[in-house]
Amino acid sequence: MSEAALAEPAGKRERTKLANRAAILAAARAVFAQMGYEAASVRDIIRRTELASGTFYNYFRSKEEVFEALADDGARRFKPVLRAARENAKSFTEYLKGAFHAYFSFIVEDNALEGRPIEERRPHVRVDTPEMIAVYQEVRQGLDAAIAKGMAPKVDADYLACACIGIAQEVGAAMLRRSPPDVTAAAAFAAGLVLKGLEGAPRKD
Amino acid sequence: MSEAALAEPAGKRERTKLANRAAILAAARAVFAQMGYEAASVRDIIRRTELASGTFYNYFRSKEEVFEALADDGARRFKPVLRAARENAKSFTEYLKGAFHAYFSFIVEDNALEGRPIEERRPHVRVDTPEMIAVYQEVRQGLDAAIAKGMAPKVDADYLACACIGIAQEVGAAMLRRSPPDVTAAAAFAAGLVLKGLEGAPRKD
DNA sequence: CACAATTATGACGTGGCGTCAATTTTTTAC
DNA sequence: GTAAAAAATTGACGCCACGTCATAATTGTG
Repeated sequence: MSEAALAEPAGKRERTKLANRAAILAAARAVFAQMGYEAASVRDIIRRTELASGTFYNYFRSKEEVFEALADDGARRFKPVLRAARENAKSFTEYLKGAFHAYFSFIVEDNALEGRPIEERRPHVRVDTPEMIAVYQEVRQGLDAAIAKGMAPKVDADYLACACIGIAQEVGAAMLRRSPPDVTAAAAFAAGLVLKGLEGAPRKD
Repeated sequence: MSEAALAEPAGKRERTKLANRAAILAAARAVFAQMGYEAASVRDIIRRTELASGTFYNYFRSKEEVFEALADDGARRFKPVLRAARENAKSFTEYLKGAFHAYFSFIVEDNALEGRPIEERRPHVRVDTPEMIAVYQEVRQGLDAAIAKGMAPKVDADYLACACIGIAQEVGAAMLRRSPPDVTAAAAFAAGLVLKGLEGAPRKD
């Protein structure tokens, strides 16, 4: 026949597997946004799909694992952006600014997807979500490289990476509370603070 | 009778009420530490006390509410410490160091219970309890005052307060992962970073 | 002491959890 | 193309936590 051989590369088995997984993830995203992560149940998620309850457990072991898969998804999209920011940067300063800018842009988009004004949404990202681990590893690597090249002082790289994550999280959340969120200003603040401390942070007049 | 009139100020009713509430909170603290926030159930908590399951609901509506009460409690104890650090400090530098040191000491004590890693002791979704907001305001006031007196540059005080909180949270968590946790070193790092950025952070040799 | 008010108790109905034997769907072998 | 094998789906099942509520116990009051 002619019309049967157009769907993607693989066999049917693999295709429906991917489709089911995607359906569950999409349903979970909607459910988490609508009723909140805590209140959501595996049943709430699976009910939003065509699948039976038992099928859920062929794909994920728990609600937590779905959340992590969603976060992984975010990290997978975000990490190359961060990596590019590092590779394109001509200095450590430029890298930091680019990294913060990338992160702030990312959370603005991530929060824009789900409808409803930004201010009404609860802050949601977990501390050790893969997104954050990606930030940690990138900043850590960038810093290690900068130190090796003598472009940055020999500080505690672990603490510094953690500090950057904390700044990104909290300043990012604060930025989202303002309307419209100014990504560039927030990035300038964060990078300036890290690079030169209070003296390096932009003045406010 | 003689021996009856020694227990605290109030009537029996109020006393057992406070005792029960305290017992639930203590049990919850232990349970969260031991098995992690997500895995813990209301039954796990109440089973650690002498009380019946229904009694739990005379005091809290849910596991989430217990967590918020614990967080509120922590913030209520911490806020005066922070205030004292501000009033005793002779310079902005000293204030920052004192504040970070106070916070790091606080969380070391607060996490003295053995059990699951710190990240698992809290909910995935961030909670902004009124008392947490109060801590933000205290930090914010300290920064505003410093800026008004010309002891700190005129930066975005909201962002700066958020950044300090983020640094405190993440560097604090990193500190707890090390053994033994070095409060003074962590405080020196955090304060140095905020005051002078990378150049101000302690060198690591 | 009697009575009212308050709090504690634990059994109960509801519903989610994760499992698993049975069934359906897809692949493989002939 | 068909039959057997492999894989995935299904939904009912037993279990347990949830939050409630009638009842019992305790405490305050006159």
